[in-house]
Amino acid sequence: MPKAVFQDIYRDIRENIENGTYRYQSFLPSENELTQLYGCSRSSIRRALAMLAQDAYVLPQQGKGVRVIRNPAITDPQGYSGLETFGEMAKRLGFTPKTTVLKFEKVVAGDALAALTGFAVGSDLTHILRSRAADGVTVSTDESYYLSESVPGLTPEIVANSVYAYLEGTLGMKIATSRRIITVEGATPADEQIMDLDGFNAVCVMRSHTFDADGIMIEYTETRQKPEALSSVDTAVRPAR
Amino acid sequence: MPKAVFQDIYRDIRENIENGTYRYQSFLPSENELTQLYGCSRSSIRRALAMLAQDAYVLPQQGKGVRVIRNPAITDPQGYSGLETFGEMAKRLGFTPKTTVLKFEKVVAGDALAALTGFAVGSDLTHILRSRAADGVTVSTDESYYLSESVPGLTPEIVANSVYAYLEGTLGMKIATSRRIITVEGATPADEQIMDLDGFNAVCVMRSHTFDADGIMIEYTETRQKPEALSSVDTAVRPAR
DNA sequence: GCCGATTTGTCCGTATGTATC
DNA sequence: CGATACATACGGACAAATCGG
Repeated sequence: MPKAVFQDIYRDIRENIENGTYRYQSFLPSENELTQLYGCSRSSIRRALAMLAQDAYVLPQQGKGVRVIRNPAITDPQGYSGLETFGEMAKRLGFTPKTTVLKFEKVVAGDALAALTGFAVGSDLTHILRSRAADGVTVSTDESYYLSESVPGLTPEIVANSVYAYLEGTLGMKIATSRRIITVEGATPADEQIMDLDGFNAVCVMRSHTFDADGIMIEYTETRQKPEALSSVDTAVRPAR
Repeated sequence: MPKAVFQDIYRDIRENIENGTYRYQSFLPSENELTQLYGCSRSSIRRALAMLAQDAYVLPQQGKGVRVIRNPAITDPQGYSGLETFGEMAKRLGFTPKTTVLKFEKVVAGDALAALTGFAVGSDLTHILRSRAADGVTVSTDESYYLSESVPGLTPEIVANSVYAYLEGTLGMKIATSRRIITVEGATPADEQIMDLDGFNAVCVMRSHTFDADGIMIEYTETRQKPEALSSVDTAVRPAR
């Protein structure tokens, strides 16, 4: 394993911003000073700073310095963040999760399903529909299609816990990246039947394509959430004009 | 201006992925081959590849190569993308935009407003409420607070067009980065009164903090959108366990 | 199982350009 | 103008993973 110096530096500086050691609107030590501080090359420092800028913790200003633009006083909402499972989120937010498996079947991708999911026509897929409850209130549904050959031995019992835990733990698979599209749509009759929408007639829909470390797409999932159950944090950089 | 070789390479490879020259699931030429192809150093190639990986176009695999994981057959939805103004989006999607200014006033940030917006207590702010209509249908509202000293000469007439165009054009300001939080919430009476919600009782809320190139926070905006008017694309990378 | 070639991952040192003060 | 700071680029070195002989 390489040292991954830049990641340690990234975490260290980020913590110092979050705990106020590097104050909001102040400047970080210069790259040369950080080089001496951490005893590494300027490249590693720059890599860590680039990550911090990507996450909107800092704003590098040519000729001036690197300014801290993250205000710890503004707290993030508590919803989904990053690539997290329902169980992990439940643990983080401290509620009791419950998953109900409503459907578990093998299907073969036809034209329509292939167009929807992005899997090749003829792929053997495992189709799973689950509902998620937090403290007894059903707040979301997950409709997933897994590439069957990538999830051997999957059972409804496993699905009721966590598919990711099974894939990463038992199968030793590595999840790499997921591309997600979030929209808000009208609630369907199925939504209203399965979820406790409390009268809401719209839901938040997140469609995601997930790839493993081999670059194989192993999952397409459509998550439908009750309003106020999801939040998404996002930083945008305006391109030069 | 520096050459920005890596950006040209990034765009070139990205286009070749989108137009199918580099096919989904295939491998890019190796970094050494790309170095020869573009006549530059490996560092520049790697920087372009890192950006493509960040955007989930490719997945680098140590010891194997860089796999293309973006499928051009899966098209993105057409909503907000990146940091874009309402007018820019209207132009891109081909509808006729109309902005109505409902409020335009100067305020001083008290404790509550400071906590909400992230501006310092006592800041002189310009408070603006606007509604946005697409082809005659009011689809969203924007409630913004600008740091007054950063937007000198702002008038309701300018606000009715585009504040960004004024800032970037007339004032020569550079918008740098914006941090946005998206949630779905119940519609308020004001939402129902101002927007044409077509019976929907939930709205998509995007709260954003925007910084200029000097690292000064110049704007806090709460955008409330009718369902189906917004989409957000997002890539997540699962951290190593 | 081992070894070597290939490929990506990490790190370093240096040089030059550009913006700020 | 010079000093400082960030931006870009290059070249070299070694580590780690993969694959084929």
